[in-house]
Amino acid sequence: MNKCDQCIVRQLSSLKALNKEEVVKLANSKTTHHIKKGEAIFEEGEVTNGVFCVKDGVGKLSKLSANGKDQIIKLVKSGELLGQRSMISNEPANLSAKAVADMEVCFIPKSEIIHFFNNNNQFSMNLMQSICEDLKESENDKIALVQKTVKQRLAETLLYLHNSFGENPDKTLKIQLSREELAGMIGTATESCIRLLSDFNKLNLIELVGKKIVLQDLKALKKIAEQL
Amino acid sequence: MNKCDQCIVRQLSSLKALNKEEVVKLANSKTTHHIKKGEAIFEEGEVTNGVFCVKDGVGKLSKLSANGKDQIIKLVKSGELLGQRSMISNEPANLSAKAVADMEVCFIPKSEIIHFFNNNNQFSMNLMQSICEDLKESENDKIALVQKTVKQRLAETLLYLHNSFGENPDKTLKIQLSREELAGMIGTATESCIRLLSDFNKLNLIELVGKKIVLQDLKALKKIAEQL
DNA sequence: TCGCCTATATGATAAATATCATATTTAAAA
DNA sequence: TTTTAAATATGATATTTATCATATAGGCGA
Repeated sequence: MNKCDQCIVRQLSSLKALNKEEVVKLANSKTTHHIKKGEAIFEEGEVTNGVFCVKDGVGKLSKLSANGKDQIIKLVKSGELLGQRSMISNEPANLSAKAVADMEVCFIPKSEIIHFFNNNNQFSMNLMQSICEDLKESENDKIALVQKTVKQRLAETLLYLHNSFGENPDKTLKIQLSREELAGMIGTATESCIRLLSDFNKLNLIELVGKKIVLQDLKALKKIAEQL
Repeated sequence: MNKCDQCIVRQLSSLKALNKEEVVKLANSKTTHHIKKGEAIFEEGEVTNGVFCVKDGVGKLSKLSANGKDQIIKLVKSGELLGQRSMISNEPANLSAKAVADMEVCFIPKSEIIHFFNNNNQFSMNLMQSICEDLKESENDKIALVQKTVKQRLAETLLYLHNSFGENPDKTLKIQLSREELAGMIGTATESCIRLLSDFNKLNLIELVGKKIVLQDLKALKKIAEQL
């Protein structure tokens, strides 16, 4: 029994379609890396020539704007793959990938992925569906950016973080983003984000515990996120 | 020699990977449809169970917001496929598809596409790359929505329409969108869009010929689209 | 061709959000 | 612990954009 077989990525991602033989092949070609919070896995424009499995931790895919703001396109958590899009498009990375919390990732060379893609229909279908999921997400985000206010998007994003990453024993959100990062996710200025968090706090929708956030009234937040 | 073989979609889309035998199979299973400007090919929430080849005309993928505004996610022109994402995700359509100009489309049942996907590696790779292209586009759009002003996005969109659809002999843009549709593409209110077109007109960047638009100063438009 | 409906246009104003300035708090380093 | 830099917070203001009102023009059927 080799390491990849028990790995969470193998259980959750497209890789779950691989058979024993393919997993052995995978285990022999992968390389493992530890990334500290704040460090980059790859930068915009870099040629990666493979994908990264996120074994542990959380990463963000983002793009730096001309005025220095970092727009976060997507968070990636353990069990997910990173860099699939660029690899398949044969292009340098369009976004940077950085660790939001300490990460353990494995790099799988492109040649392996292509081999699996060509020889395992279930794997190729899984990979395809995962990219389709990203596309749907992205299109819905686009719609939200145009049709919802910053307040609505903040409520929506807080609920998303709660749903996807859960809470600590003290009820604070498990994933800890800076206000700047949170602003980058909802697409607004850091000050606007802080101000609205402060408003939510005053309305007892959330509680601010230092830099951490507790969601106190999920129902009300949901209502704000969805209201016309 | 059957019809599909010479079709523009067969030449431009993922379908170019199909061999003779597969094209015959395709030709026997497809059905052809004519869609008039303004009519829908499918509506949000509908289960399509296949993809549409756009043989002629232009379509828009859009989502109606609660306040009645129609946000355009993507334009689709002849040679492209429509509805791939929903089909692969096994979901009802997330967006509506409507004709912006009279269209001729062919419907290909899901079973055919899946068959090609499982038996033709080049086809599955092409399909995957096309969806990756959509994803990249969508992510870039998201970034533009946050990092660019309405003016910049209008300039960008006008250049895109010029690039992708070209111009008539009288220099007007070949694709004719209403101001409302154009606003839906850049994600702004119709009045704001009209106002900015009027500004561009006064600055001689464009010329408004009735409802049609002539791009007069591509360089200046490009500068606006890219400026900080 | 005329009248009518809709699309386009423009002005006035309101609302949302960004920006700049400056406290205040937090956490890390000395 | 003390010091210091960075993150968070909040006020004042400017800018962008939406909304509402109304005018004008274009196209289409009678």
